[in-house]
Amino acid sequence: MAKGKLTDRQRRILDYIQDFSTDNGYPPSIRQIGASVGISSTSVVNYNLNRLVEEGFLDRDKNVSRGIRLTDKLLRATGNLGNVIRVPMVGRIFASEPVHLPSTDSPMFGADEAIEITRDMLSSTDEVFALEVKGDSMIDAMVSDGDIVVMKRDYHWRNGDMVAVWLRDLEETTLKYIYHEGDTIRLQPANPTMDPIIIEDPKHLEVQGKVMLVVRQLA
Amino acid sequence: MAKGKLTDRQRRILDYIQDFSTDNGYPPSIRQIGASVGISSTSVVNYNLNRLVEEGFLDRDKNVSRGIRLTDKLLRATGNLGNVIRVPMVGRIFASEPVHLPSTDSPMFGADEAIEITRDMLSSTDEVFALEVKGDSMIDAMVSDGDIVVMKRDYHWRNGDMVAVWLRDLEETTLKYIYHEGDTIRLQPANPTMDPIIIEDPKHLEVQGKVMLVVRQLA
DNA sequence: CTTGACATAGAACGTATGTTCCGCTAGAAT
DNA sequence: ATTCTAGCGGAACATACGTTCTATGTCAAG
Repeated sequence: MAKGKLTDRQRRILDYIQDFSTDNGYPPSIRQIGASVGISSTSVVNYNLNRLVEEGFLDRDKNVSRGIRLTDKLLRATGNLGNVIRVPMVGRIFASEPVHLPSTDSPMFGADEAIEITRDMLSSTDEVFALEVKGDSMIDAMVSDGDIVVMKRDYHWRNGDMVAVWLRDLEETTLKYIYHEGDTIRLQPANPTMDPIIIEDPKHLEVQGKVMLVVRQLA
Repeated sequence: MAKGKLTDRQRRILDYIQDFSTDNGYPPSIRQIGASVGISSTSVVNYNLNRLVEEGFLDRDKNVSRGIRLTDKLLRATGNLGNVIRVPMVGRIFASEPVHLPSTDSPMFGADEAIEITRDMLSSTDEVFALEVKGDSMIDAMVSDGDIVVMKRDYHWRNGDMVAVWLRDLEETTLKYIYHEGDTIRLQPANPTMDPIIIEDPKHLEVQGKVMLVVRQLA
């Protein structure tokens, strides 16, 4: 019952509700919906609205005029709500220590500090958190003191990703582009004038997260 | 008539409308407002609503249930609207040419391309535009190929601002921290390992804008 | 063919809701 | 004191709106 397909009419209804709401600041009435979609009968509109509720696109309140509300799910899909997401600021990052990862269980949203980012800046919004860069130790990654790096807790990576790695031997954290090359791993600085690090034994490094975004606020 | 002061009741009404709307996705009815604010008579609520319209805090639609809408003015004041601003992407920036500034008269919002930024990332939202960095010529500013710089068209600057300058002699654009030092101007690269440029004659440089934000999308 | 689920249409109904009118009070203006 | 206005309360009214019921047509399953 949950995953039925939407009819064309129902899609038009959703569109209309959304347009009307953003235009007027309140949702349309059943009769207005009918008029716009070309349904003469209020009961048919009512019927379709209830179907949309079952499908999870709408919420309705009984006996309330215009008691209709687009679901978060839908608003997110159309980008009209969750266009802004709050990314928790969970700490700092510097060369001399591994990245302090937020504990998995603790709700990341409990963090009192957070930065707001528009959704289209991030290709993924799961498991993301922000760190403030302290010191100039990341300049070879073209990241300076005070920058904010948004990371995703993700130990899988693909060639060309920029990752935060903890180098066990050197005992330092660094941000590098990472590449698999045969049996070795190449860590490439973002600064093209600098030389890569070649890691013979993957055991010597620990990928702590993928860098999704770097933000530098100047003025 | 425009600038009357709001009574306490009217303020509570505005608060309630806002809270109710965000909670329910649609505005409250007149009777709901009355109940929450402690007004037994619908006509009194109606009266106050009309006063709020006169003051410019509300819009109303006649004979429409819940036909009430908070003004942009109010939404902006409470920070519930414009949290996201669209910054027009007006071009690219590279060393070999001056910054291509958007023409002052043309509405910057006509730009079809734009990036969305949360308001709290920018200290100012006037006259801001975005440029994409092409090439590696800005690495001494810790800015890499593909980065997006958000600038403000502003020829006034203060010590420590990062600005885009066109160096007439060298015929190149560069991003530097700028400082007034007596009669000369010092342009300091963001990369602390690099040396500053000292400009003896201010005529030799042209400040084209202030860098407000640098964004780098990785994944 | 029959059945049943689904979608639609029209009409009637009940009520939630905005509108309007009349009356009252307190305070400022005349 | 009188007048005028802003603000409030109550009640009646008109209607915008959601709900419900009956009827019709379609189409795939039996």
